[in-house]
Amino acid sequence: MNLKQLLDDKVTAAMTAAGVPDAQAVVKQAQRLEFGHYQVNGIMAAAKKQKTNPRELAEKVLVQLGDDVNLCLEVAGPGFINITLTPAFLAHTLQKLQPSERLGIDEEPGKVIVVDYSAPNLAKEMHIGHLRSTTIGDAAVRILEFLGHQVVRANHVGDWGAQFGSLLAYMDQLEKQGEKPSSELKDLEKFYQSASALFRTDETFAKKARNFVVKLQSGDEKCLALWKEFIAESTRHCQAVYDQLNITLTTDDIMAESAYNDDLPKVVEELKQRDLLVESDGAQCVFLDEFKGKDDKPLPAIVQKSDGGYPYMATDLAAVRYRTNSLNAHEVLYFVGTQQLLHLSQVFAVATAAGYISKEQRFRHLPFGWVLKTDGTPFKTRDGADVKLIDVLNEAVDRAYKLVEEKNPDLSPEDKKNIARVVGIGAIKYAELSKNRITDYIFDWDTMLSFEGNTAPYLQYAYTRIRSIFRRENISSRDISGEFHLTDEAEIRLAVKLLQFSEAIDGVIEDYQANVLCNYLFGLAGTFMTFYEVCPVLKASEPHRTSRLLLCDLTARTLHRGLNLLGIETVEQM
RNA sequence: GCGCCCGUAGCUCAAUCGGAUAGAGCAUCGGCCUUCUAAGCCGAGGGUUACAGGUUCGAUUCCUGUCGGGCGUACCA
Repeated sequence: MNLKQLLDDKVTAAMTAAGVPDAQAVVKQAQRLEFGHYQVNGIMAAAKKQKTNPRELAEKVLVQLGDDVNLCLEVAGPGFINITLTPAFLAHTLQKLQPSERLGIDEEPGKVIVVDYSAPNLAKEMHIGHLRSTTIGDAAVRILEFLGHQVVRANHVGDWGAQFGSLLAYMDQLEKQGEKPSSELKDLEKFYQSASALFRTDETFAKKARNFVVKLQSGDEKCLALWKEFIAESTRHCQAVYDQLNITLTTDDIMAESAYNDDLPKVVEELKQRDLLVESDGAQCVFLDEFKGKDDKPLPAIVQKSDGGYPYMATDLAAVRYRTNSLNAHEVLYFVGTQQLLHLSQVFAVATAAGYISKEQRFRHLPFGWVLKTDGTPFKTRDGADVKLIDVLNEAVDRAYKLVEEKNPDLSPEDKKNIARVVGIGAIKYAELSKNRITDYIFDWDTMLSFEGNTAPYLQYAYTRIRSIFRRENISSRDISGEFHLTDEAEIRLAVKLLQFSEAIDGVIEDYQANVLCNYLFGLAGTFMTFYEVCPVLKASEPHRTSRLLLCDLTARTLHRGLNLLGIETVEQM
């Protein structure tokens, strides 16, 4: 149930009845309190087209809308219609919403949607740069699944590139020296750096490394065994991060680059059959008119390199082919950084030309910016190394623990630990999700862990305040029944907010901007906090007490569900 | 050079296919805990929306140009 949509349909119909062709009501949530709850913005544009006076047209539309006891309608300004929902209508609508497990969110006919996200390079440990794709992608996955879609999580990890030569050569060397690589592998990042350093300084080692790449890709057994050992260890590292971050990805969702290995020659062959391939400087390329490089020269999509190797264009095309042909995806979402914009538009264009993508299948790149430090430079350590994601997560939990101890020293150590985990991790994820996806994002401990303002802890705290009310009287949320009676302004404002949850969800899905949901939840929590200050619940007389308990319960469930869809947990007290 | 993205309060960010007086938080200042958790609430100050034009009844939003920043621009991913 989407109130805005209902009103839009109603007003649009009234406009049509008033003689407006192709009527569009354009109903929005009102931007100011004095304008009511919703406003109709479409009258003025329609009047313009018809060359009539907008206020007069608005009046005509009002007549068509007729008497509706649920709505107060008013023509305002240059030709808006302001809509105020009556307390009785709000109470009635909440009454219907109250028992709903889904909080008024309709289930959609399920589509198969592949979500490509996280995708770390297994040669190294996950670093701060993976935070965005992983959290945003996982939120999208959770929301789409809640809406009833059949979501395929696709973790397109990098496990097949040239850098694995050095790593395998290094493992091999350690083994020959009688050492167990497994203990060295515990710090993957150090391992990677040691191997890379050898590659740069030791010519014999470098030769061996290159040799290992060739052996690996040609299926040498010993080499594959080493590789598998390495990948297994690296995968464990990733999973530890996902678990700590409360990400729904598991090892089953890994569809690695190497998995497409056998498909790569087929892709090249199919492109050739479609007459798309051109050899240029020894490389197999697809040239499409819309892609231009420097000096307006045609820009190729290189599918096979002059040395016979396959670049990631080939792998990505194979992935498209698999997702459409085998997974029968209706929609595929790529949560991949903005720097891949050209690459992915080439992938989609070539795949379309090759017939891998049909007209009904929708491929979308949902790009995002960089994670920066407070001084605006890339988020790296002093010596320019990537910051390990696991270290960042641990620091968040440590910081949160100190805060819990400060604010609520009487809690048990186990409770404190759990709260620190939920709050610390929530803070990191929310800081990320609550900002615009496209722009760069400044990672600032002080902002996200000050735990004030538009942060996860603020929302989590609002939730605990509600739970505390129920705990105090030992009431379960299931126990309360009765009717909504909305009299106080704070109650009415909370009621309207609660009814707008599905509008927020719809808003996120339009462009996968999770911050739309964050903004909604922050608004809901703020509205609740005000209500909490001015409307006593337990001490109120009936029927207000029951009505307020119902409002509290619905708010708690909405906050819980909303945070859950963002991949953020709640606690009962903090 | 060309292409894409970005530029909003001191800082971090909002602003729902163009809507009414551009909103929050942080920081600053002033109030509120014998009353359901003060990680809270209420209030004040703070803006030429980078700049210049244009379209429109109406522009942070659309168009053109300028400046500033980021990314990309043939065999790394």
